[in-house]
Amino acid sequence: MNIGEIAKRAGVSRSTVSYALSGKRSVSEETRRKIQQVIDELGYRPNASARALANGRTSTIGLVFPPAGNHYTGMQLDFIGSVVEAAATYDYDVLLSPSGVDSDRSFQRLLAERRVDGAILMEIRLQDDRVDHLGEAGFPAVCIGRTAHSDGDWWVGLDHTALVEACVHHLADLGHRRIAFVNRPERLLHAGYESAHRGLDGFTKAAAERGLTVRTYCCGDDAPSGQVCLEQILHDDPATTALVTLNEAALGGLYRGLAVAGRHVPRDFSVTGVVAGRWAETVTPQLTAADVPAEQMGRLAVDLLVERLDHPDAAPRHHLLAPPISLRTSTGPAHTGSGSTA
Amino acid sequence: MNIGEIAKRAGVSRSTVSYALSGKRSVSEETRRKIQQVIDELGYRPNASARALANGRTSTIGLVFPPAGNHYTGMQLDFIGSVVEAAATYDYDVLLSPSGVDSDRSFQRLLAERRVDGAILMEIRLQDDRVDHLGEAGFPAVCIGRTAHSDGDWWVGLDHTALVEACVHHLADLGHRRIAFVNRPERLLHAGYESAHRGLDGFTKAAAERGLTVRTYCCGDDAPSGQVCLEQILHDDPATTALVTLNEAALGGLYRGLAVAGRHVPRDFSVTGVVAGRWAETVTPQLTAADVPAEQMGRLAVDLLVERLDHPDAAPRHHLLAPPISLRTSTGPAHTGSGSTA
DNA sequence: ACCAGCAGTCGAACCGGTTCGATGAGTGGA
DNA sequence: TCCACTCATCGAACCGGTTCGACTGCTGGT
Repeated sequence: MNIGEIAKRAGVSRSTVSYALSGKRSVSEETRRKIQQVIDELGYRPNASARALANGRTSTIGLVFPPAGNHYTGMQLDFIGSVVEAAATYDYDVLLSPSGVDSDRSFQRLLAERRVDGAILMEIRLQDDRVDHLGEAGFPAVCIGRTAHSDGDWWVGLDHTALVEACVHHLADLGHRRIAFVNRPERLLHAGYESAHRGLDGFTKAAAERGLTVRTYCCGDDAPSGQVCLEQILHDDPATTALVTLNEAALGGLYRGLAVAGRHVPRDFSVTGVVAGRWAETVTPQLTAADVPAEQMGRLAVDLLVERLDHPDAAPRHHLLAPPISLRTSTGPAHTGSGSTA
Repeated sequence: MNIGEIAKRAGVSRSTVSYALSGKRSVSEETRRKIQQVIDELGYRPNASARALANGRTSTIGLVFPPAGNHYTGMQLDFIGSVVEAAATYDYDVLLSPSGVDSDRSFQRLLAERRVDGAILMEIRLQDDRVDHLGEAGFPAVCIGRTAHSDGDWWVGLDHTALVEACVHHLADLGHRRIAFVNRPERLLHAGYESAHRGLDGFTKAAAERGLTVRTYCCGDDAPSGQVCLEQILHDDPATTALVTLNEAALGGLYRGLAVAGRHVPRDFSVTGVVAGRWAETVTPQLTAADVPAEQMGRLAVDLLVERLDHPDAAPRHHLLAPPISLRTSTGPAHTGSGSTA
């Protein structure tokens, strides 16, 4: 069923059908009814490819998300879900693009072949060639995260530096003096992942301010790595009494490591960090953490992108979020006197 | 940059460029080189909408996934990731469609507007109108899960009945006599979710075979609900010594409930179920479970769909998987004598 | 010497929409 | 009564590809 068929059955021209549907020119009430009746009978819907070809807009946005070879984190899932939902409210579809090892192939498909009107990028690196490319090409994109030079970009980000600082201060206020930082995997840190870098900066800075004894670790994005990492922490400094982490996926393993080492949370050891709220509540005891507002961020990213698509010449905008720490039950006062149990 | 521009600069006609690219007719080596050179210079890539319009194929598949209002489970994330990856290897893009409350709107967009060549459906219900619609329309679709009448369908599914039976037998073999079953939320059970129903069937059947005393529960898809559910279980029958669950998202809460009640896993209480392997390893102690091979299922679903797209008249095919139980550390022999601790 | 056959190329039609300019009928004002 | 203007509609062109049929040179067989 195409528009010509509808036109024929309604006894009008194709253009009249088009105008009846779009409302861009006036159509008599009688004709409109007749057309609508035929359309309802045949269940006609205009072909998306033809429409996209004709008016140059696909009504689709691309979501460039991290490669699957890695482990996904719950946070990423929340982003994807909220982006799709928000896009739907604007009548946009979402096309997924895994930005894997040869990110280029899929990336090129999306952009050069004009499959999407705009793109949302996840997992931003401080120096990110994807962002650079898009910027140079003037392609409408919004980042979830921000690069080192984000002035000209559109983005919605988290103030990881401030969040991790807040975590450190929270622990210092509780009397902890020897704290470990559990970062994302070394591979990602080297690749320049924004959260890993800014989080580390915040940790280092706050630790210096408070005169704490600290160690920093990279840890794989999975539970077993978390357990190994925790063993390493207690091996390097058995007097460690708290840790801050950005590594959501390793959280279960860190807890397991503590349990194996006989450290009770929060009595003997405090744990906090930056984690999506819903996932902070899946561990026992629930994690005191700066809750990543993943849903809100996804929605904001779509809002920005739609605004940018509607106003191609608008000045770059962004949202920097810094949610407060949610106090749950994984942190407590440091033991005074005996710091060592190993 | 369009094909006409390339043709002009290469001094040939548009059709020659097209044939040079597709290889569907012979083109002289010299012409081919000239065209390729111009294309490389200009970075030309054919417009996807135009191509889709011309040859009737969008090279895109739709992934109909559950509404985001609910909580996502890790399993769903793994599905999405593996589907996207597998699709990429066939040069297909993936369009996400939230099948929410008014699933119709987004669903219609995908199918009636011909945005996708085929679809993969997640979260299948025993009676599923989406599947019925697609079947009647002859639209190429593959289900992850199967309906009650799946004979004519293409699907890849999990034998939840057998898996849960295996869990029950495992516990019974360890001497457990009073076992609880923690299902997905009541809302989903009523909606007819396949896994919830078949899992429950398997549980009931195996429990009857082994003459066990059992209770079954529905539980919200989040940690707090899991904790509440566990309290209810111990309240209803303090002598319960084990549970089987399908509810991945509640797992953390169930563990927390046990910890609060002073039941040590696995010494006092055994936990098992059907859960994506990677997530079974995030809890402490790691869950003995039938690992849902989410990645494999996503890949198989794409394989089937591509096959169906390539051979429109092929007979329906499917894969029914029944992975073995992975023994980890959350189950152990039942206490003899004293079953009650409350 | 002539014709069949093939490689290489082109123009035109088509996919299914949107949009511009033109046309004709009807209306109101001078 | 005539003109200007609006409303409703139509035909044609266009978006950027693919594909079919036809045409032109060549080559090779008889």
